Amino acid sequence: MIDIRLIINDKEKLIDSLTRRQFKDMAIVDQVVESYEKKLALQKEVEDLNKQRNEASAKFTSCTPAEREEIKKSVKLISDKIKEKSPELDELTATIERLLLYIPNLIRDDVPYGVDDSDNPVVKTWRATPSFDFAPKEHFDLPIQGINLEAGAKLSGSRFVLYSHKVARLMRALTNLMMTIHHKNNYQEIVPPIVVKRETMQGTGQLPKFEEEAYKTTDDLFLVPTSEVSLVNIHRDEILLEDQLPVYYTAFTPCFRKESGSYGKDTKGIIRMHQFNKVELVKFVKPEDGNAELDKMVANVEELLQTLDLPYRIVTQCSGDMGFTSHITYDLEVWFPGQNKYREISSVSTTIDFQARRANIRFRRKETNKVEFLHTLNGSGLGMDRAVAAILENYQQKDGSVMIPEALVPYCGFDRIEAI
RNA sequence: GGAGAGAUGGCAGAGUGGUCGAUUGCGGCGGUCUUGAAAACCGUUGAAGGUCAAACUUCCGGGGGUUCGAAUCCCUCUCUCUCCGCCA
Repeated sequence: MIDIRLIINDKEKLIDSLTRRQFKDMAIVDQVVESYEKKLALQKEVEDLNKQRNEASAKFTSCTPAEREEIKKSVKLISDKIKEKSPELDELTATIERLLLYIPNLIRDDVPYGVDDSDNPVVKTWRATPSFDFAPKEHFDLPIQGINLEAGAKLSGSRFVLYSHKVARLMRALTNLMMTIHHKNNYQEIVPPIVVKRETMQGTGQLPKFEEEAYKTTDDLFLVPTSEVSLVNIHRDEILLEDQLPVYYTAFTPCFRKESGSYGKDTKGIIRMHQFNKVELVKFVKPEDGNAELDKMVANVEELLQTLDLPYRIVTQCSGDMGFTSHITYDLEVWFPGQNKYREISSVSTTIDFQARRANIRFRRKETNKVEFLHTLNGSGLGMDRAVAAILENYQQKDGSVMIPEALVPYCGFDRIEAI
């Protein structure tokens, strides 16, 4: 969440950021400011009463029985007044808290202006898009075994898939390769819970605003939409030592999303599903290291795509395309020859202190011995189903078979998937 | 699922109605000593709100209650641990 004092002190900056984001509910800003001012006044009143009560009580032991009776009476009166005012104060505090949870992060000054993803500027392209001497197919049209969308639908409904044959083994091999590279790059491997508490979802910003996007169990637990949720919350309510930073985590987990806003979009294939597999990267860093660490994370993801020799480009998400918690986001998009377009396969962001505030994650600065909020970054490395689809489309042969990227062959134990 | 124990500052761990925001140890920071380091010794060190700064207020897992006064007593919730049962 945003620092309330930043809103009070520099409302214009927030409004500008929200405007660029195409944020609609602008009234919320004034509501917060108004509630905050009311709260400060009321808080002062209650604090004064508390002070009076404390002072009177402090005299209690050192006075005569008669005086004690007086104190009892007068303090009782003060306590009653406090009890009268407290509910309103609690309510204001809760209101402010609630409103703040609905305000998205500030965006970095250099985020390009735009309305939707068609406005995202390209910042880098790696490898020219390849030419085929035949018409490349989309991954779900390839004559290979292993992507069983019918079985997925039978078991679970639309937007679910069951992998089998060499595709299932490809998924396992690819995961292994990704994790091996991340390990080399100093990310700690984590196997986290993927069913989490409400507080956990709130800590990373999925709740309360996006509750309808999440799968929920009957006992108020949620299936994570990304393991970023699990990883970032590892340090919820903790104070880390400066020497511990930076902390790098990676995890491979299934992810669950209702995709309620995407009816009719990507209905074919394995691009957009309710359950998908993802390797996630998360970093906890000092504020001053944030930008450099973000660049490093982008480079870490590029290494994956270069290892797989997949043509890709990097775009900056424009202001209107950005996610709720993001300060700036780079999307890595891989070329899909069958679809004849680039598609997002990884998204790398910094939330600066936005998640750290929500989840109360701080560190103690050595020099001053003071605590402050740290910065959290996250990125996919990679969306595994999309990575499989990208490999299938890019490495398809004229006869419909698929070659395996060279770096992946030792992990797979085979070098091609035959056409049937 | 049954029975019991517990939750206190970065960590460990005292504290059972008033001088306790909290003894002490470790860790951190500063210093003395040292060619440098270690050891030893001295000092310092919780968080949030509030203020120009202070004063001040709040916080001993969360919520509620008793009391003039609660870390301490009562209720409740959550979580952790031990034993039993069940089990991949």
